[in-house]
Amino acid sequence: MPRALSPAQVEDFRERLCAAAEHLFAEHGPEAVTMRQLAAELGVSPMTPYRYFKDKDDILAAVRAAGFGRFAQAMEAAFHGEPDPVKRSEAVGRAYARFALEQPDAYRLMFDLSQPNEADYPELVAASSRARDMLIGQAKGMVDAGQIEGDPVLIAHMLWAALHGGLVLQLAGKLGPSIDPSALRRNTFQAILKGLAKG
Amino acid sequence: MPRALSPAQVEDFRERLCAAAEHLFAEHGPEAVTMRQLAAELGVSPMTPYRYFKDKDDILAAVRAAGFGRFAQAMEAAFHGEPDPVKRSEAVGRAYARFALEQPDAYRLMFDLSQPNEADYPELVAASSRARDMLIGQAKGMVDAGQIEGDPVLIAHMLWAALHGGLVLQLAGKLGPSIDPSALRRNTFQAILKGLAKG
DNA sequence: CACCTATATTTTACGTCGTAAACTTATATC
DNA sequence: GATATAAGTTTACGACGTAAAATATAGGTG
Repeated sequence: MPRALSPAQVEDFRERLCAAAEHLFAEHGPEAVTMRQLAAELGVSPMTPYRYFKDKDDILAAVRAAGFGRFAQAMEAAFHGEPDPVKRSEAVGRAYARFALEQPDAYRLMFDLSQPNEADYPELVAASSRARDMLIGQAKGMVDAGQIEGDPVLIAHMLWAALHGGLVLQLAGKLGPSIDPSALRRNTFQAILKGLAKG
Repeated sequence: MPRALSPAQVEDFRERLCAAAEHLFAEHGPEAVTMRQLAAELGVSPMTPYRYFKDKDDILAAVRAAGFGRFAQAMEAAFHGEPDPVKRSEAVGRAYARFALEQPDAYRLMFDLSQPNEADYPELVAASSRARDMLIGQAKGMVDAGQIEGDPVLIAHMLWAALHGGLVLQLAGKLGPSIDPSALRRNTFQAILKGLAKG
């Protein structure tokens, strides 16, 4: 075939494979999806994906990084769509929860414990940091607006931990039967802000 | 061999296999551990474990249930070791965090998303509920003591979500480099309690 | 004691997996 | 048009989970 593949063609193949992988990973879990299935999905032979990805873990890392990209994007959109710093924090929080609940499998993949060592995939580390920086910037805005006091980085992590914790317990089916997950999130968010209020 | 295996012998084999499985799952992740390895660890042939467990998922469920058992036990010990309701809440919280950090692999296994459907394993559901009820009882104590107000079930879940969220982010390596995980837990806990304080 | 039967355990076997290596195919250059 | 080179396929290997068949061992019975 041609002497070389254009970078655009390479990127195209990678993206098509990631799209297929995301669907299948979501439906059956990454372990249950085989390289042979992924290849068949693109209509190529089982070994062809190995030209574009090192191995299966490499595909998983790419899918996770893409998830973090969309995740950060969703929160950034909420951030820029709301000028008031207080409403803004709620908007970003809602965007966070909406992403986790509308794309639970992506969220699962992104934050699942016991994934292959993510330090081996710089692209994944970068995408993940982008999402975290988004949350920190958001907390900075709240502190600057004078509503609450404290270290914005710490505050961002407090709100993040509370939000994330509620969401993963919900996704793992661990919440008690009488608990309304969205009320849980709202109450926790408000309690923390009240606890951090100035004075 | 004998006409039948005594229940005690069956239980003994199951426990020995779970102990070996817990170690190996912890070190390499459940997917990386093979039935052949587990059998070899007990010095039996690869098919022998199938007499005592339905399949590999059944072993995983048993290991997870055992983890929840020890988890609830650790918190119950902290609870009964401290009569004052306020200090008690901190003691239980510390016991929770200590368990997660000292037995991170057990904790990972217990709360990991994308595990096989846990509803298929009643023993696992029961063990998991026991841990949750422990946390709810603890919150009830705080409300009854008059320090805070609100629905104890909701409050238990708020504190649980915040604690769990901070711990899984820590275990997943997602916390920012400047964050002290234990300070994060303390601050979040206190902010929520302050936010829920009466008046 | 010898023998039979029921069951604990092992052996064998099958289909599937991830992927290494060899092979095939098709152009871009000379 | 021959050739080098890279894209894609085929073949092959060792390991996996586990079903089925084979084996071995302990009673109960004559």
